[in-house]
Amino acid sequence: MDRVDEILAQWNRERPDLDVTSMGLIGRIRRLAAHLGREMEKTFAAHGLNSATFDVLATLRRSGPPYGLSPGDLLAAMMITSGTLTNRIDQLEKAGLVKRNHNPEDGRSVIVSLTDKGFSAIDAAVTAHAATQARLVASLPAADKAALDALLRGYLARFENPA
Amino acid sequence: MDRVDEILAQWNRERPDLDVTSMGLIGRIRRLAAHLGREMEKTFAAHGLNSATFDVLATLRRSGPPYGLSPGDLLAAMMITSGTLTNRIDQLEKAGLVKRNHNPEDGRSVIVSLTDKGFSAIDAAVTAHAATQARLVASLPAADKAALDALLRGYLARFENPA
DNA sequence: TCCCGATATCTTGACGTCAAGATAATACAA
DNA sequence: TTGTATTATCTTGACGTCAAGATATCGGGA
Repeated sequence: MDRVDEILAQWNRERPDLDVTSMGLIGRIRRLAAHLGREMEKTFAAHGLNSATFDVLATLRRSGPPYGLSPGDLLAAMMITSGTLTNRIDQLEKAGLVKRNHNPEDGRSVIVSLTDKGFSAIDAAVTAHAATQARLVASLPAADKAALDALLRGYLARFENPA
Repeated sequence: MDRVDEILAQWNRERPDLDVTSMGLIGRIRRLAAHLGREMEKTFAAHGLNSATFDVLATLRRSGPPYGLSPGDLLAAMMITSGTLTNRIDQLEKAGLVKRNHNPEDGRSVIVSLTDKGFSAIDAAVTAHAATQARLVASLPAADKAALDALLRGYLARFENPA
C-alpha cells in the first residue's frame, strides 16, 4: 500500500464507477520520474548546470568531434520546442560554454559548438552524473533492473516508434 | 535500438570509460513520463484545466465529503512547494472552482473546498482522464502491464518509504 | 501573563517552458 | 529571372514552479 495505492483506494470509494487500473501504472512512472529528476538536478547544480543546460552540452559532447550541431539537429535529439532551445543556447553562450557560428553553406543555419570551457564542464559533469544514476538504481536487484528496462523499452517504443 | 539506445551508443563511443548501464533505465522512465504527461494534458485542456489545477481539484474530490482540505493537507498529498500550491489555489478561486474559508479553530489555517462548479468540473474531467489513461496503456499486454506495475512499485518504494 | 519557538500560509523574484508568430534565407517551379 | 512555399532560427508573452523569506497565529514554558 504505497501512496499511489492510497490514491486509487480513494477513487474507488468516491467514484466506484471509474476504472482506475491504468492510473496506478502511469502515476508510478510519473512519480519516479520526478524523484529521479530532482536527485539528478543536484549533481548538475554542483557543476554549475541544470538539467536544461546539461542536456544541450551532453548532446553536443556525445555527438563526437567537432562537437558542433545546428539548433535543428539539437531539437531533433531533445523533447523541447524551438523557443526553449534558443533560450538554452543563449544561457550557455553567455556562460561561455558554447559558441554560435554561422553556417557558410546556409545563411539560415547556425552551428552551435562546445568551447574548451564547455567541453571541460560537460566531461566533468557527465562523469558525476553517471555516478549519480548508478547510485539511484543501486538498490534495485540486477534482475529487476533488467526486467524493468526491457518492459519500459517496449512501452516507450509505442510512443517513439510509430508503426 | 530505440532513441535511448542511440544515446547510450554515442556515449560508449565518446566516453567508453563511463558506466552508462543505469542511464538507459532512468532515461526511459523520464521519456515515458514526458510522453504520458503531454497526452494527459490534452484531456485536461479539453475541460478548461491543466495538470496543476486538475491535481488540486482531484485531491479535494477524492478526499470525500465535505470536499475540503487545508493547504497543508493538500501539500502533503502533492509533490510541490507551498508557493506553487498558493498559486494553484489562487487560479482555481479566480475561476470559481474552489473557495477558501477561514478555519474557526485555527486562525493560521484555511480550508479549501470545492464549489458546486468545481465539483462538476472535476467529476467530468476525471471521467475523461481515466479513459485517456486507459487508452495510453491499452497497447500494453495485460501481463506486461502487471509486471511493469509491480516492478515500478518496488522501485518507487525506495524513494517514498524511507526505512 | 508574557515571550519565544513552532506552525500555516502567502509573497517575491528568478527561471524554464511552451505556443504562436516573426524574420530571414533557400529551393524550386513557372 | 521571378515569385512563392518551405525551412531554420529567433522573439514574444503568458504560465507554472521553485527557493527563500515574510507574515500572522498558536502553544507551552518561565
